[in-house]
Amino acid sequence: MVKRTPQRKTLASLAAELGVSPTTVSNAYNRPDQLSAATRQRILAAAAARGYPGPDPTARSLRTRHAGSVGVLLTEHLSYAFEDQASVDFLAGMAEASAGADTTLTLIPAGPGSSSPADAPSLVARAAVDGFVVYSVAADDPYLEAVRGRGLPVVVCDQPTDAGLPFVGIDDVAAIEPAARALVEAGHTKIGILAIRLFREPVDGFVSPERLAEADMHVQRSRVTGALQVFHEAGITDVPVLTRHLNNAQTTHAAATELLDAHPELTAVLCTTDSMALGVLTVARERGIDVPGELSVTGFDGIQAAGLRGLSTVVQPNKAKGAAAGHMLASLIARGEAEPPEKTPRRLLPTTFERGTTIAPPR
Amino acid sequence: MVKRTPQRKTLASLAAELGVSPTTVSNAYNRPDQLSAATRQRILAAAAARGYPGPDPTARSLRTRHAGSVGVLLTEHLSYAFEDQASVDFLAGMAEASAGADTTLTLIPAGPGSSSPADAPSLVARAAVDGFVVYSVAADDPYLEAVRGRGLPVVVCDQPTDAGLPFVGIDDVAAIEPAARALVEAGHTKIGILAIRLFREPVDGFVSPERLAEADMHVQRSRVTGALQVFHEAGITDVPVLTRHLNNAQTTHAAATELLDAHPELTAVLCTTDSMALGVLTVARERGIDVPGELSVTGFDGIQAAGLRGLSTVVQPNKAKGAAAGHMLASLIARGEAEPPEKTPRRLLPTTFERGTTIAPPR
DNA sequence: CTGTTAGCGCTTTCAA
DNA sequence: TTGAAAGCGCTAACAG
Repeated sequence: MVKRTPQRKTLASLAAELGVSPTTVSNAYNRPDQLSAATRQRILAAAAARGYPGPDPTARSLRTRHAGSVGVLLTEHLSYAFEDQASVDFLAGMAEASAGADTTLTLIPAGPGSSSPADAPSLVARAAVDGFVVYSVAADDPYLEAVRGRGLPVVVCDQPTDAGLPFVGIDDVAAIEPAARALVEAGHTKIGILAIRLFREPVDGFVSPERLAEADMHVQRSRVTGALQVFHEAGITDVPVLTRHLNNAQTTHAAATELLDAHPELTAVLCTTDSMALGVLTVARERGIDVPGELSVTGFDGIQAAGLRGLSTVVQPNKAKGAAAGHMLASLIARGEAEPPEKTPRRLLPTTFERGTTIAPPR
Repeated sequence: MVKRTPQRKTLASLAAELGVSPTTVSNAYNRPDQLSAATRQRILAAAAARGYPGPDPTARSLRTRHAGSVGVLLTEHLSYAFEDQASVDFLAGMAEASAGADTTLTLIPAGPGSSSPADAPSLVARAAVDGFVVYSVAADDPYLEAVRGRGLPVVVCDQPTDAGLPFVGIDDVAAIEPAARALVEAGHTKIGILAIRLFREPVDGFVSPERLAEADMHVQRSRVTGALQVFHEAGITDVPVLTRHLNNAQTTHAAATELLDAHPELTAVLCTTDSMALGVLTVARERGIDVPGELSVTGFDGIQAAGLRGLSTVVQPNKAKGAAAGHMLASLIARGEAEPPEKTPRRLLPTTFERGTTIAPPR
C-alpha cells in the first residue's frame, strides 16, 4: 500500500482536488470569517490528510510585501556576540519586543566570519526582513552601509550616534557624571581614567586631550569627556587617560598595571567599562592595595560580575534598549506603510548609578 | 531640482530604463561571469544612482525555492532563553555554523509570549526558512508539532530524544556516570540526588522509583537513572531522589534544604544540574557544613559559576552542540534537494568530568 | 554575451 | 459565500 504523492502540494492543487477555488482555500487559512465553518473544516481536514503544509511563507510574503521578520545586526562576529553579556541582554529585549509584535528575528552572522569581506554584506542584501536593528557598529561599517542600501526602516542602537538614523541609546556624557562626581565629592583630586577602544584602529596607551578629541568611537569618547568635564569643573585638570583596544582579562589587567605604575600618586580610577574596573580591582589585590581604603574605583555597564564584587558603577539598561529598539522599529515599519518618515525618532534611556562599595575618601 | 522617483524600483524597471533585458540585470547581480564587465558596471552604477536596492529577497526566494535562513526554536519564551547560559552557548554554536553556511538565523519567539496559544505556532508556519533546529522541547510541544507540519528538514537537540528526528545531544546516562562513580570511589554510601523538572507538569518533592520510571523529561530522567545504576552496582540502594520543577536560586535553595533536612545522614549529594549543586553549596555554607569535608557535591552542565566555585561536575559542550546541529541541518538541506532522507542521523557529543574540589571521602 | 518566455505560490480586487 | 483573473519581483531555460 503506497500512497502516491501527487506532485508538489500547493494551495492551488489542493483547491483543484477539492473542487473549490484557490481563494476559498486561502480564506480558510487567512480569513476564517469569509467562508462557512463547514467548508473551512473540510479544507483544513483535507490539507492535513494530504500533508499540505499550509500557504508557502515566501509566496505569501511576496504577495503581501511583508516578511514578518526584522533583521538584527550585531557588531562582532555573531558567535562572539553571544559571549558578551551586554549584547545578549540586548537580544533578550529584542526578543521581547518581537514576541509582542508577532515577528521573528533574523540574525545576520556578520563580522569576519563569512567567506570574502566583499560578499559578507550580501547576507544583508538577501535577508527577507521588513527592517533592521543595528547594534553598536562603527559609523562606516560595511554592514551598516549594506543595511542603508536596502532602503528599509533602520534603528541604530548605541552607535553610530550621528548617522541621521532613528536611534536608541543612553546619554553617555550624562550617564558617567554621577560616578565622576562621587569621586570628586569623596575628595579625590588625583584621578586616572581607563577607557576601552577609543579608536577604530588599535590604539593602546595614554591619550592626550588633542588625540581624544579625534576619537572615533563616540560611545567611549563621550564617557571620557563626560567624566573630564566633571573633573575640570572641580578644578582637577591633570587627568591621565589610558586606553586599550581589546577588552579582555589580559588587556584590562595590563592597562591597570600601566596606569598605576605610571601614576602612583592616583587615589582613584574611573573606568568606562566594568571589565576595566574589575581589572583594576585584580591588580589592586595583587599589590595589596586596599580598595576603597587606598584606591577608589568606578566602572560602567552594570554587568553581573560587577554587582557581585560590589563595584561602584553606572548601570545601563541593555535589555530595555533592545526592547525600545524593537518597538521603535516596529512602529516605523507599521507607519512606513502609510505616512512618510516625519522627524527621525531618538530615544535616550535612563541609567542609574550604583553606589557600591569601591569609593571612599582618599587617605 | 527634484529628482522624481519613477514608481517602485524593480529589476524589470531598471532593465527597461537601461534598455537591457531583465536577465542581464539579474546576471549583473548573480552571475558576474555571464556578462561583460562593462555592462555589469553600467548596470550597477545605474542601480546605485537610482537607488535600486538590488533584487528583492522574497521574490528571489520564491523563484529559487530557497530562503537562505534556518529557523531556531528554543523551548522557553525567547526572552528567557537568553538568560540561560546553556542556550546562549548553543546559539553561539548555531551562529558559527550558519556563518560558515552563509545563512541567517531566524529566531522564533516561542513560548507563552505571543497572543493566543492557538496562533502562537503560526509564526512557525509563516517563517521563511529552509529548515529548523529545535532545542530541548517536550515531545508534544505544539511548536514542535508546527515544525513537523512544515515538512522541512528538522534537527532536534537534547529533546525529545525519541522523536524519530535527526538528533544532536549527549548520552546523559553515560555522562553522569563518572560523577556517580567518583562519589562511590571516595567511599560514600549515603547519597542523595537532586534533579530538576522530571515531569512536564509541576512536580516538587521526593520521587519514588516507580514514579521516576514515568518521568517524561528524558534528559533529566536519564541522568538520574544513570547515577542510580552506578549506585546500585555498588550496593547502594537507598537513594532519595528529590525534584523541583523550577530552576532558580530560590527553588534550588529550597530543594537543598528539604533534602538535607529529611536526610541528615547524607554525606554526598549528586545533582543533575550545576544550579542545583550551587544551591547545595549555598545551604551548606549557611549551615556551616564543610564542603567537601562533611558533604561532597557534584553537578552537571559546566556553567561558568560552577567552574569558579570549583564544583565537581560533568561538563557538556553546549556550543559544540549548536555547531553540530547547525551543520547537520545544513547537510540535510543540501541533500534534501537531491537524494532521499536515508538513515536519520544521530550525533552524540562527548562530555567530560571535571574533578573539581567538592568531593572528598566521608568523615 | 544578451533576450524572450514562463512561471515560483500566493492573495486580492472585483464580480457572481 | 465563492470564483476568475491578475500580478507581487524575480530567475532559469532556452534561443539567438
